[in-house]
Amino acid sequence: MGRLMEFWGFRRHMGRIWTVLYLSPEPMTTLALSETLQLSSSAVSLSLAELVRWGAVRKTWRPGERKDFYEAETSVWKLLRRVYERRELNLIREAIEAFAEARKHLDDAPSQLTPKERRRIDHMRKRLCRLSALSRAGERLVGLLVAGRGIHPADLRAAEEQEQ
Amino acid sequence: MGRLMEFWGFRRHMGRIWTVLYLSPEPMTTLALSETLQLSSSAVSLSLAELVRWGAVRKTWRPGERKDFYEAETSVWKLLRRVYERRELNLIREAIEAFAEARKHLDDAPSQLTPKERRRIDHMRKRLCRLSALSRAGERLVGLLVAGRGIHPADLRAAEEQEQ
DNA sequence: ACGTCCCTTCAGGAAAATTTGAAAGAACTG
DNA sequence: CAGTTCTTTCAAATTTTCCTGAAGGGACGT
Repeated sequence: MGRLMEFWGFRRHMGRIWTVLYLSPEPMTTLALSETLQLSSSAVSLSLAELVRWGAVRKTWRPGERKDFYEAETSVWKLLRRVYERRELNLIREAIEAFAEARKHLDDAPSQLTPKERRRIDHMRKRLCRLSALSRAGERLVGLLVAGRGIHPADLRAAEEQEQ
Repeated sequence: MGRLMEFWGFRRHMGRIWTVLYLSPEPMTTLALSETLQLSSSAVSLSLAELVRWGAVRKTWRPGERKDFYEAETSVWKLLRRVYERRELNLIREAIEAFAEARKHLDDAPSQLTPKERRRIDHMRKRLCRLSALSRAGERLVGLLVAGRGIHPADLRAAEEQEQ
C-alpha cells in the first residue's frame, strides 16, 4: 500500500500507516504506530494529520484514556472518490485555465508576421484547442466518476478527433 | 502540461518537451528544444529517450540533415492508454501479489494463540480479503478502460461490500 | 580512414523533499 | 494552578532526486 500511495502522489508512510490501522481490529495510538513502523513520533504525527485531512483516518478517543486513538476509514471507494474530487479535478481545472490563458496570449500576437510565423501561430492555436477540448472532456469524465456514474473513454477520443 | 505530467509520476521536463513538440508544426531538433526550454542537451536527451520509450515522441529524420528530429505523438488518448496499460496495471498486479503473499503469511501463523491474538489474525484476514477483492476489481476496471470499454465505479464499491 | 558533428552516458554537484530531534503548545490530573 | 503527558511545529540534517558539464561512442562526408 505504501508503494501504491506513493504512486498516487502521497508520502509512502501515509500508505503504511493507513494500512496498519486498516488491518488493526481496534484504533491505535501514535505510540503504537511509531513502534510498529519504526518511525519517529513527529513523522507519525505529520502523516496522520494529512491522512485526517484526506478523511482516510479518523481521530477517536477512549473514555479515561488521555492519548488520541486513530482508526482507518474502511471504504476505499470513498477515499478514491475524494482524491479524484479534490485533487485530480483541481489539477484538470488548472490545466483548463492554463490552456485558455495560452490561447489569449496567441490572440495578442502582433498582426505583422511572416507567413511562416503565421502558420506556426495558426498551428499552435489549433493544437491548443484540442488540448482544451480534451481537458474539458476529462473534467466531465472525472466529474461523472466522482458522482458514482459510469464513464466511457470514447468521450475522450471523440473530444480529440472532433475538429480534425 | 509539465505540472500534469509531474503529477502523473513523470519528470516535469518530459511534459514540457512533449508540449513544445506538440505545438510545433514541424519536427524539432534537440538543439532547438534545449534552446526553447533552456535545458542542457543531456537533459533533453534523457527526457526524449524516456518519451520515446513511452511512445509519446517519435524520432524522425530529414533527408540530407544529419541531426535527429523529433515529433510528438498527437493522440493523447493513446498515450493515456499506454500509461494505464504499462504502469497502473503493473502496479495493481504487484499489489494483488503482495496481498496474496500477506495472506499466506497469516496462514502460517502458529496455531497456539491467545484468544486476543486469534481475533486479531482473523480480522486481518478479513481485511486482506477485502483488499484483494478490491484490487482485483480495480485490475478488471483498468483492463476494460485500456480496451476502450466503459467502466462503472459501482463494480469497485461492490467488490468492497461483497463479504461484509 | 580520418575528422567532424551529434547523441548518449557517466560522475560530480546542486536543488528538493523527507526525517528527525528538540522545543513549544494543549489537555488532563491531582 | 502546577506538574505531567501527549501532540504538534519548526529548523537542521540527511537522503534522494535531478541537472549539468565533460568524456565516450557512432555515423556520415571527404
